[in-house]
Amino acid sequence: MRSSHYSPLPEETDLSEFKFFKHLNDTEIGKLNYDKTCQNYKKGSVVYREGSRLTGFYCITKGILKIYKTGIDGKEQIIRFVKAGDIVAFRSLLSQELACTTAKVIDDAVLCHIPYQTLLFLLQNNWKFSHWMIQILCRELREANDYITDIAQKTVRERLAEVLLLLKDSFDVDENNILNISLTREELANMVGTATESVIRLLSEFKQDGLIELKGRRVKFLDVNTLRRMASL
Amino acid sequence: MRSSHYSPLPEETDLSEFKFFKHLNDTEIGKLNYDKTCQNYKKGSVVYREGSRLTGFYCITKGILKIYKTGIDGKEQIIRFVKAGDIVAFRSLLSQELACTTAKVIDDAVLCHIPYQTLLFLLQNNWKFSHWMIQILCRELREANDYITDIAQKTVRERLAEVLLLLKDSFDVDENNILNISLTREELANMVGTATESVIRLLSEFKQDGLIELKGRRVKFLDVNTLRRMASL
DNA sequence: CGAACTGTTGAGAGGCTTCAAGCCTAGTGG
DNA sequence: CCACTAGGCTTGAAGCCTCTCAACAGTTCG
Repeated sequence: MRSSHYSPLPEETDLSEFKFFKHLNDTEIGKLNYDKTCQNYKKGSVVYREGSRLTGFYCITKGILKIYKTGIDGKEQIIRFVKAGDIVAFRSLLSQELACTTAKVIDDAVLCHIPYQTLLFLLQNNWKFSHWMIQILCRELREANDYITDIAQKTVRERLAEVLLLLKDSFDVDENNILNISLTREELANMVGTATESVIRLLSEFKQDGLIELKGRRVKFLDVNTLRRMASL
Repeated sequence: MRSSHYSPLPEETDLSEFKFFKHLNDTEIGKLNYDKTCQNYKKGSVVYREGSRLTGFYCITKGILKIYKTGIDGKEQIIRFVKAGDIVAFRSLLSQELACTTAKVIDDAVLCHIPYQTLLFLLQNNWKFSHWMIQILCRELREANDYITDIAQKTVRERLAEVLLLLKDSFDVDENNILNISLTREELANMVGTATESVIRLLSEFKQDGLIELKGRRVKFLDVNTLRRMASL
């Protein structure tokens, strides 16, 4: 179940709209398109695994992946979810370390692989691009620091509320206020850093308190303000 | 108590040994020295505060600082301790955000301030240097991700053991195996993300188990291997 | 239809926090 | 030089939050 046998459609592999590449000129975008290799990935397939050597980074043009680390006795800690328009694997690539996370597809995806050398060439020859890269890294580092403070000081209840709001920001809601990403209770737990049962109990508390509505994996937001207060944001 | 009135001695402000600057040539090091402003800071003084606008970054040539965020109801979460040879504040500076941490001196220090423009100039004109910068950021990002997994999945006991080992790595021990940094119980707690009383209880457990010896704030390592096992490393 | 996975609920245990009280130590001022 | 004070350190008790284990219902998919 590594990937489908059919190549993605050309319109599914357009990189020019990626914010990440906003400082590249047409020639550079051309080089990118020439060097890229795009592929379909079915739900459940692993794009790269913790400890593996990376040959390039990936641009997501369709679908959703989860990025996680494997902790004590195999329990996975989800670092983040990524979607179309996001970039993955550049961190380990640029520090020339082995991948420290695993990327698994949770919604059928199309990914474009860009070789390390291409990235290095662009960074070296386009100051605006490398400056942008630096800024992105710095911002991610702040987010990581924020998250450390959160997870160290907040209760599980606060963290769950926060994760729900975070997902709302990243994946948005549809016209009925229903979250546009469908996660198992276990995945939520692995993001919050708690037990599945705790997530279940807290979600039904949130429901009883009229903060959310639940239909299977669908989460509908009813009272975002109280949720925000509950997350101590 | 912002700083002493005396200027630091010239030999206390040498930047050429900083690993961070290893890719700069003599001219560039010269520019650095020309642009820098060095100052003594007494224990307890704050170098920059969360939410403030930064005008440059700091090179620590002497002393120790703690870098922390202020979380729920004022509880501080220590992100890391830094010492001579380390650089601080470049993260917020480069992403052009307000400082997201506070830096407080816990051992009399000498710091050199380098203006933002100088950093930007060096990054823009020296690809090796900006590549090195990118690699440093990527490595820190991995460390932050590792720490998130730790803190989310480990017990307080495991985290305390890990923090002790981490301090041992960063600050080393003297000839008697005594840790070269002196922290209050509260500071340890703020690093682990727990209550002061919990740290006290666990430290005396470690002592009873023959892992460490305690004399006030001095921590002596007796059995690093068991400590490592205890930290699940 | 059955197997495997996901979700739910209950009970019990234990880790950690909080509050409260007292001790110790270093530094200050008379 | 000593008493005093403030801040750090320690210990105990109580209680809550969260985890774990276990049993079972519901769902999905071959």
